[in-house]
Amino acid sequence: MRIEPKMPGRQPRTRIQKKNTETILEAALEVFSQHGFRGATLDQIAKAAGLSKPNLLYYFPSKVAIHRALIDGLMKTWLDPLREMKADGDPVEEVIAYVLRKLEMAREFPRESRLFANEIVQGAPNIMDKIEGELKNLVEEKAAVIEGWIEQGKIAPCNPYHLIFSIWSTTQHYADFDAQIRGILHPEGDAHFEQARHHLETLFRRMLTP
Amino acid sequence: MRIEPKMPGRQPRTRIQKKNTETILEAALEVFSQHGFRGATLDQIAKAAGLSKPNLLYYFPSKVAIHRALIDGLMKTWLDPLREMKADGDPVEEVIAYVLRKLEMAREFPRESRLFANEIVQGAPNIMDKIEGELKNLVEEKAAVIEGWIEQGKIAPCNPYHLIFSIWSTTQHYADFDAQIRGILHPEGDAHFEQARHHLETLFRRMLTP
DNA sequence: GTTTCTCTTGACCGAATGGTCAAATCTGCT
DNA sequence: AGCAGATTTGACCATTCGGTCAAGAGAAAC
Repeated sequence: MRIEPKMPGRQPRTRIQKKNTETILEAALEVFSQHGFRGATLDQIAKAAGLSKPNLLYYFPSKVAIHRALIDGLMKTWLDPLREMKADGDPVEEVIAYVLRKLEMAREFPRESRLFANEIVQGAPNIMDKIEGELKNLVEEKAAVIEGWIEQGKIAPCNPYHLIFSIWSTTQHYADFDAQIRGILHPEGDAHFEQARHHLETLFRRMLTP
Repeated sequence: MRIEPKMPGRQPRTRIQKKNTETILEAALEVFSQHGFRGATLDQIAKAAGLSKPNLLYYFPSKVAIHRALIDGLMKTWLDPLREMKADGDPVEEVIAYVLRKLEMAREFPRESRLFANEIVQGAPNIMDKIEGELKNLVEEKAAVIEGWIEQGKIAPCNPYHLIFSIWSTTQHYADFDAQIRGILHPEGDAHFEQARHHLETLFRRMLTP
């Protein structure tokens, strides 16, 4: 006798389950990042995934469950660039490398960036726990590292938290406000990212060089 | 015989019309900035305005009309800080003053900032014409001014467009990503804006001082 | 090939949403 | 007061949305 009539466990067990959950999450990323949670519909996601709506709900119990699964799967990836900033490297170069990694992510994964942006602009109703947990801890850890560099005179004095905010805002801007940037610059494809790379490297190098 | 059964002209004619259109736009700003266009409902706006839903639609023909009226009324205010950056002032101080004005706006008018953020993150479907018109022209004009300052050696070389993007992103971040910042800093009220002011002044001063 | 479980979907449901309408009420003018 | 136009709203409508369900189609173990 089956206890659970739908998806047996948390993890996909069969080949088909694995493929379809991936397809659904990919489609959901596309739709959620473009319209936000409220603006996205299950029909849109189903169409983008090439599946029927009841079929989506066979793999995920609800719309919020899809959104939640997406964010859970992406949070790690999103924090990795900051994690990679190591206390034992050359301070200025470590920060600059972080800036460039973050910018590269904005270029490669704009949908992921906009997914978070949509969520946070609207008050982060579904991810505040993660912000106050994982994210906050990591930021505090790295802020302490930066503070240490400042005390050692390795980088110019500044508020490490706001430095991190500046890095986030300037880099993610190229993904989140892509429409505005394209409206002003009319770049060919990603051409403006080369300028952005140089500009942000300059900005933060001048900021940090003692 | 009345030709137009509803609101006679574009401009409010009576005291009541003026008061109610203002009330509605204020309520709409509150709701749209919090939930985005798609996520906001007429019932929410009506409730926030203290009016009935049909009454909203007596003053505005549709939901999109309310949104449009809001954006039209706000666009000017939003561009003013950049307009005030004058070519004949001291270059570094002019830019810094612009940064601080923009940050002040993020503090005073976070809802307006989030209204635009919501719209642009989702591809700016309703304001692309304004971005490619008014905004683009103004940015090109001011970019030329900055370019002039660079050629005169008054400020350190940089890409003026990306400088403007950096100013927008860093300042608006404090309004648009308020939820994230509060989740990390847990500030008392606006306390963190004082730090932000000092941080951004330092950031752009180090960037621009020749 | 039969059985058992997995997968898929057309039809349907209740709630929410943008919007309409006609009737009722209010306001300002004479 | 009485009239005309302005304002307000309860009831209603069509559509869309998230979600259910039962029945059918596929895959695989025996």
